[in-house]
Amino acid sequence: MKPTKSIEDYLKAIYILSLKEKDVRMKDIAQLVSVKLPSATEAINKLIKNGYAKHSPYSDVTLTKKGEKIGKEIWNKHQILYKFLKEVLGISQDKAFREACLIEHFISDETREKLKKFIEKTLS
Amino acid sequence: MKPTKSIEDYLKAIYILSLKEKDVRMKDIAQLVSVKLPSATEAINKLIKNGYAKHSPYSDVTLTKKGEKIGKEIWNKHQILYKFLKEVLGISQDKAFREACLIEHFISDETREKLKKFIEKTLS
DNA sequence: TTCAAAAGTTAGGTTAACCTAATAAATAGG
DNA sequence: CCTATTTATTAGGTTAACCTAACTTTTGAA
Repeated sequence: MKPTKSIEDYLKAIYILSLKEKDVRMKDIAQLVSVKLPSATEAINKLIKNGYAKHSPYSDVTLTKKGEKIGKEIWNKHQILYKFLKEVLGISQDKAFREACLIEHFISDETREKLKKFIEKTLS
Repeated sequence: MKPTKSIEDYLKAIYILSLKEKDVRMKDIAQLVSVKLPSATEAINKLIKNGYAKHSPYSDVTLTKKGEKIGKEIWNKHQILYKFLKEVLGISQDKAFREACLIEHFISDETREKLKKFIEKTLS
């Protein structure tokens, strides 16, 4: 039942877009995930089938509670990893961002929490 | 031309096995990578096609220079991540190992080096 | 208000990585 | 030295995630 890395990427993208824009469109999701539109359509249909999102054809996409929870979690892990890579290790913004995007799918909640506390302690 | 995560897993496995055993056998590779034998056969053929390994049917597997370099690199990244997770963050042995196995494919050489130096500094 | 451009979907195809079942080769114990 | 077991390969199939090309719906500018 655990969502795939790809599904997590879509949920994160939709979550981020929904923070900034009134309507989240297919086009924007595809762009943010770096895929073509048909791939986004297919992926969103999978999200819907699994109860992560709602969407009717040619309309905007919204997350369910369940979908939002995961999207938010991944984005949160991303931000913590980004901060660690950039501020603790001194990796450049761009590279830190890109690596955080890859690693975010693989750290446990425990690691996220411990890393968060560790960063706070280290940077104070 | 960058090897896939899966290819890296096989190269790492063969590298580790070659440190301990005279002959590296398909059976052992499959077991360490957690796949069935036919999957290992298929994967090793891909390694050969890409110049990472040598192998004749029903015989042992050896890495080329190129293959060994990558296997060793991944194992090195793994060990550094493992140490960070376990000794700096305080994650349990098992969990630290499992997470290191996932993350090892995604950190750059720069991050590996900076993380290594950071661990040394922190644990001293 | 219409119609061209933009956005979205559908159809059909590719690739990587895995699997099971069947087969072949190698090896080891009686 | 032969045959049962173990090891390895081949054949054929599945799934997830992507793609292009073709089609449909929506939108916005003249």
